[in-house]
Amino acid sequence: MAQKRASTAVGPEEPCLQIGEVAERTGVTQRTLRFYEEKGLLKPPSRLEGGFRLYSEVDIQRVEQIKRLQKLLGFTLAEIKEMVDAEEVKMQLRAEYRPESAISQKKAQLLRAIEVTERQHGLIRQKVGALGEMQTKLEERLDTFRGWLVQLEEAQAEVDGKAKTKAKA
Amino acid sequence: MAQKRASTAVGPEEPCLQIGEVAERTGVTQRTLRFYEEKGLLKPPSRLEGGFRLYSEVDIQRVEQIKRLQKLLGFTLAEIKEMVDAEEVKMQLRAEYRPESAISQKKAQLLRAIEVTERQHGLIRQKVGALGEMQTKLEERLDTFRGWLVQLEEAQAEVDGKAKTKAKA
DNA sequence: TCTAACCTTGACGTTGAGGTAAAACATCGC
DNA sequence: GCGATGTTTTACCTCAACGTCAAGGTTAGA
Repeated sequence: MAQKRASTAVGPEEPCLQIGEVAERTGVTQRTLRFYEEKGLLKPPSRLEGGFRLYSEVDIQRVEQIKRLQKLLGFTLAEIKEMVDAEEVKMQLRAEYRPESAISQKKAQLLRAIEVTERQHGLIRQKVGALGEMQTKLEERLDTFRGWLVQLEEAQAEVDGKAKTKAKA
Repeated sequence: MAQKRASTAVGPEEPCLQIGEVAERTGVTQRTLRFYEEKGLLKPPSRLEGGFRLYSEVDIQRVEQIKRLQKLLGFTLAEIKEMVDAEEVKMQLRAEYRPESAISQKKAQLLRAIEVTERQHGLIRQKVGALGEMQTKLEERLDTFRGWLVQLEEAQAEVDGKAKTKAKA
């Protein structure tokens, strides 16, 4: 069904998953995976000779991150692309770190990455703040509601009591 | 330009704002206001004789809440409608609280409102949790980046120093 | 009364984020 | 070598959340 890589120490970077399995494991459709690739959210995966895409475990993790950012936190795919791009820059910097190529260029990239990360951080702080406010508001409202509920139940009991008295009389 | 209500103590509930001003003050377009009304996110406002919509300050607050929920927190308009509907139920209950109409019916409504509110609360807790994680991750990354930057600057200084020595020799 | 500015409804267009269907190719097990 | 399944690309469809005219009604002010 898929490629065999028996003895070559298959780590999480080894691409050996076809699109169907990735779709199943991440819960998104194949269409969505191709769409994300098209939009630059997933880097073009390696391919089998016949042209079939081959993903790695790392790709799966990335898809899961995208889903979290999208569904849970309400970021748009464009925003998410910025984030994963920043992550990409990080990886790239880490990889390139050893070789002795233009220091000032690396510095510029690094500054850019820092800038993006700081913006993201600010955005998230805003969101956390707003969510915190909402949370306390909802808690207050729940308290109010529960108070009302108690009052209602007391009123109910009173009415019931009167009914009983009446029935007895 | 608009209705005159000179001496009748114009509170925040008094509808005296036309759509243009509401749009300007909230930063959404007139189209969006009509759209929200169409979708049930804003209750149909009162009208001037000519048919012009007349909004109140309360409506402005609601629009701002919608914007927060949407842009900051990533809720869909459908979800937001659920929320404002719950809010509506609350208002309704508060208004109806005095009159002696079927207690068990009110209780049912109240239970429903509590249920919705609890769901919202849970959702928000989830989001806060996820955002918190992201926040610490981003902070860690920023630390890493800044460390790298320092290293880069040291390397730079060293290179510069060597260049100077060379130039002197 | 007339006009500029504002508002109305209606209809069609757009963008983001995919869904769905079709026709052809690839792989696997036999 | 063949059929069953899985994949590829292309193309069109959908749904949400508005944007953008268009054609006409309303209001304030000179």
